Amino acid sequence: MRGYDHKKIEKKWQKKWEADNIYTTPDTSPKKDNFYLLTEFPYPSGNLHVGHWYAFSVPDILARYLRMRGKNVLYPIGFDAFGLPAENAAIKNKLNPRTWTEENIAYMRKQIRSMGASFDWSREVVTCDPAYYKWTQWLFLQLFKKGLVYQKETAVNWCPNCKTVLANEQVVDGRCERCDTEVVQKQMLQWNIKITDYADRLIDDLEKLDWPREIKESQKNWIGRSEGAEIDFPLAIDDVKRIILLHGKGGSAVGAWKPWLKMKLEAMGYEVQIPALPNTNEPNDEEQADYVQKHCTLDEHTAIVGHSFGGVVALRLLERGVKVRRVALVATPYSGVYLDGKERPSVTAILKKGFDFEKIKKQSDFVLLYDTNDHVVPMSDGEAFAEKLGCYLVRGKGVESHFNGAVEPDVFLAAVPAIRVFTTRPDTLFGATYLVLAPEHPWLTLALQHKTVLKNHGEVQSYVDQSKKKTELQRQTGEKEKTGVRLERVEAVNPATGGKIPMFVADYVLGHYGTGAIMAVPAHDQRDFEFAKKFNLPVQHVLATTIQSTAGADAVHAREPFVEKNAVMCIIKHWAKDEYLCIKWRDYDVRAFVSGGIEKGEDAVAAGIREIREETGYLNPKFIRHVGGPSIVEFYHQRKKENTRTRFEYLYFELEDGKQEEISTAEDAKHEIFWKTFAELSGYLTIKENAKVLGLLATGSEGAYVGEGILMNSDGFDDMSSEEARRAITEKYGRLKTTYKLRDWIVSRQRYWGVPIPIVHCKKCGAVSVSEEDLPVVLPEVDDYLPEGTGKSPLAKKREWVEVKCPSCGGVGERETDTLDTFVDSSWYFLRYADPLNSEEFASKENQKQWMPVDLYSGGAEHTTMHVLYSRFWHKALFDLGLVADSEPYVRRMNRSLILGPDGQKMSKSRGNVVDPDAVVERLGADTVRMYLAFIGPYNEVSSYPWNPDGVVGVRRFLERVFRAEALVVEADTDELSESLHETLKKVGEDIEQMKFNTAVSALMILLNAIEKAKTVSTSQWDVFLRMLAPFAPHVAEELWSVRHQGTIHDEEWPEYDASLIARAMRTIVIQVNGKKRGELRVASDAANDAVESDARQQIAPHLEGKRVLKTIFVPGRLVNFVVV
RNA sequence: GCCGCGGUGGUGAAAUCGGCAGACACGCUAGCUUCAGGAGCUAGUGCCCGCAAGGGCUUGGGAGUUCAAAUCUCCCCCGCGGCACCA
Repeated sequence: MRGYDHKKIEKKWQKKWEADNIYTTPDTSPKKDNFYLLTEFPYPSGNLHVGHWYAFSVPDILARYLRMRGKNVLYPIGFDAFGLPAENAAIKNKLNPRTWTEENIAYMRKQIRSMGASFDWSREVVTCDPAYYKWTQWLFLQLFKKGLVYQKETAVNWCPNCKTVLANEQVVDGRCERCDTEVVQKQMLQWNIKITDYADRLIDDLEKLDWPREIKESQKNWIGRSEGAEIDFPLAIDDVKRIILLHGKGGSAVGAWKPWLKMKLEAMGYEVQIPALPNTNEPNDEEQADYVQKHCTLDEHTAIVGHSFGGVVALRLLERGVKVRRVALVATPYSGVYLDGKERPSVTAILKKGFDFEKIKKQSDFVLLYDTNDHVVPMSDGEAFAEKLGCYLVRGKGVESHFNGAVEPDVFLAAVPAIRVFTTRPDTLFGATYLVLAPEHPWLTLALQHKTVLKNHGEVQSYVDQSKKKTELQRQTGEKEKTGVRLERVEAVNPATGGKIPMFVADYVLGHYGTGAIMAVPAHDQRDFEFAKKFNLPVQHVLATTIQSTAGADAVHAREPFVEKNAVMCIIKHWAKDEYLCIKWRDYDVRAFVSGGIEKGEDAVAAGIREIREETGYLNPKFIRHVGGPSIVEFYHQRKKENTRTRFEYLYFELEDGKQEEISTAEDAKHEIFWKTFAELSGYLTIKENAKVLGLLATGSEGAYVGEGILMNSDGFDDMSSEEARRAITEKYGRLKTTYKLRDWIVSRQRYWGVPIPIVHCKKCGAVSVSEEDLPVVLPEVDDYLPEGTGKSPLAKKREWVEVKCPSCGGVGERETDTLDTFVDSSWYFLRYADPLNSEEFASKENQKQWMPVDLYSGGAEHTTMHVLYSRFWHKALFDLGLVADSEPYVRRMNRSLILGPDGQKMSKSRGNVVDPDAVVERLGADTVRMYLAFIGPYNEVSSYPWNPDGVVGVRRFLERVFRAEALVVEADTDELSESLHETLKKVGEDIEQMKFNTAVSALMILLNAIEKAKTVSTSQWDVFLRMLAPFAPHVAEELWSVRHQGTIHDEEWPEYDASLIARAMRTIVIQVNGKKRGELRVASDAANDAVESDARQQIAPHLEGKRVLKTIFVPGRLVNFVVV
């Protein structure tokens, strides 16, 4: 095209803008408000793709617009330069990762500049620059000092191919996000950051943010907070018949708990023996043991509970060769074992007694240690003791409870150890008919160490072994079919019903969530239901559904009593057609199934048949099956004028034939009958409950009812709502507990190309932070970038770097050789943009104040639960440290859409549908590409748009027409176009602010069409047009601006629209008759209704002929509608 | 399964405080033009009936509210994204 040589003008203006530094952003600008527009900085992969153009050039429209609007806009750019690809390339091509990265950055800088985006390059941030990562290390150390960083031996995701640890987020369907290798679990010592400490705030603070719902929901979902209860289910081992209680010295707590415990245990069917041990302050365990052996029955049906010193006695008994089923030691590490009258009660003291623990272990199925807390002795003492004994450790509420005389359930637990479950549905506790443990559950692990605990030890052991072998992948994608093994000889006691229930191990229960054990309520949990069906376990319903009907029948009348009823609801299929019967009440416009009350002593099916005959006259309905129920429906009965609470059973009938008797006139007057297909029916019914039944019929099975309801079969809790019952049952049988799916953030990477973790390990002082004046810990050059494969990074091979003095004691130390996850680098980069050259601080308070928080952050949806969540957490941690002023980093966040290949598929080299932006820019110019991407669809919604090669050409044509329109510019004043010009001005401004760039471009196109049609445009109007075009096509606008102006268009102000001009524009009014368009009318916007009506009547006279106009509806400036009969 | 978002011509889409459905652009059809290009101009282009005037239908399906529904309500279906045996 003659006028428009994109190559020439783009190069020309880019050079000029750069030379003039027009995009260098000062921290403050007189009389201008600051605006911080952020887009995610790119990874220097080496080549810019269309996605980058979409990410950078489209928000640039907003940046430029806001500048014209008088804002001081920061629109920065940088590179997220650490990470695996550089290292992989280094290994593959024997390059230095730094060289590889820097070359890529240099190339991509050029490419980004070709966009003509208004980035302020003077603030560029590169994360692999020591001047940047010095502060990454410094910030990490601040978190370390605050206690938010810890090292832990964790089962982590290990990729055997990359030979590194992956974050949970980097595992996709059990495979490595990068190389698709199956991920395995491996125990490793890892650096973790306590993001879970912030779980509540990360959810709760979302409320304050005006973000798209979808982003908030994803984050909430990811954090996965559930509020529920922990409930203890006591264990019963069926051949324990007798429990012997041994109290401590001086009687200790025994006076308080003995009678209560005896009563409780006897109620459960145990025989209880309490030997009257000599009560002395200086007991002798040998003497006491003699006494017990003499007075008590000690055999394989006996369990011993030893409290405090009583526990020592129990141990002594075992050592003597006494064989019993089970022993529980209550608070025994704290027992009054005073060797010399002075020593604190402790494990050490017990150990000095010289027990033969190996022998003790063999004398009993297992020993349970009931530990309390560390008010008296450190918790670790209890742990050490448990380890020595191979004990199952039960954690209790506090040692003081044993001395305060209160009746404590904890003591009871010690006698009869319990499995603690987590549930979000304590309201269904009475329906818990069995218990399931995860294969990793610690109690099970202990039980398996003693071959005699479980009758089917071998079977259980092999199931546990098998599920351990299953990788994460198999557990996630493999068979969802429930498997499991019953734990024979042990049972649990449902604390609510007191009934004994079976226990299972099954891998549908996860070891790492909740307590690793669940109460199974098959009636009200689908998974439990499936398991129960398979293992033929009882299903106990404890909830009736409740629906408060609103449609047709009125909502219940408040404060009026309910009339209780039993009823059936009948779905009736036609004898020949695939249609279902529906009756419509004549008076109330209620469309429903046949339903009616069950009379006293009547069978539900009989009642159904009777009702069908009465209401429809059909003689031969055949009962097919029960579809659902019971379900309690509350509604206001229109005819009877009373609140009704009805318990419905749902029955499905098929008519055998069409034989029908005359129905009574009374019935006929009430309703009429319709036959509808299944599909029609769902929309046709007016009562919710009917539609629900239809759903049940369609799915064919009831399954578990997982909704809320009214309790039944739950003793004192009957008739409570689920919500009430949750509170009441939790209070009585458990305690409130909140759990999260979110796990702590593992930040160690066993890789070279990352920020070295600034920690030194010292034999004496442990993990010590590098002192601040020694930062940065510079990433050293190494010869070989291959990870060792042992789990250590290549840095470990560099001994002279690793060996260093301990910053604390000066002794021999070793540097940490892991590097940080790159998500740490990107958790604060936006702060650095505010003050990129500061060598004293990561960013000065003053500069932060100018720019933070970020006004608008645009990025990819894939970062919602990763980068965005991590950086929110990081910012909160810095906020708590007083390092930043806001608790949230981003005022607004928006996710960008995806640009697909021309075939509508995701662009990929293997599909061969990759669009190379450089080539398109070469052919059609940067302005065309920018504007096309703006035009492709709304930027403020997440979607995906295929790149249409013809569509780009269309935009190019538009720009060429803009160039040609220059010839239409005349000096003379004309206002022919002014109304549409100002309408466009208004629309374009508003659309840009809402990021609806597509309709803004469309408005510009419409205006250009009008200019071409007018054949002439005044200079002032043309100037306005060019200024509107400037944010979209900066080079073209600048070129055409320079025809008549000095100075850059990008320093111009955005023109204000004239509202009065828009108001005076003519309007088209639509004329409707009964809502159908019959004509239209051009009127001035201030035309009177009367005038409009008479004109309109005239125009559509034929449509009104012989009709009577009931009503005329005016919508000013839009339409007039005649309602006629 | 749960949560979220969405479903409008041949295509990208527009219109959502209820008020002309399909703006703008691509593509397609016909004609014109041409310094032969991935060019320009003019007209047409949701579907059906009709030579036309005109009429009917149409926003995933069904039902409802309303003078009026893509837009609001209810039920169902489909697509995309996230989570996923999370108790």
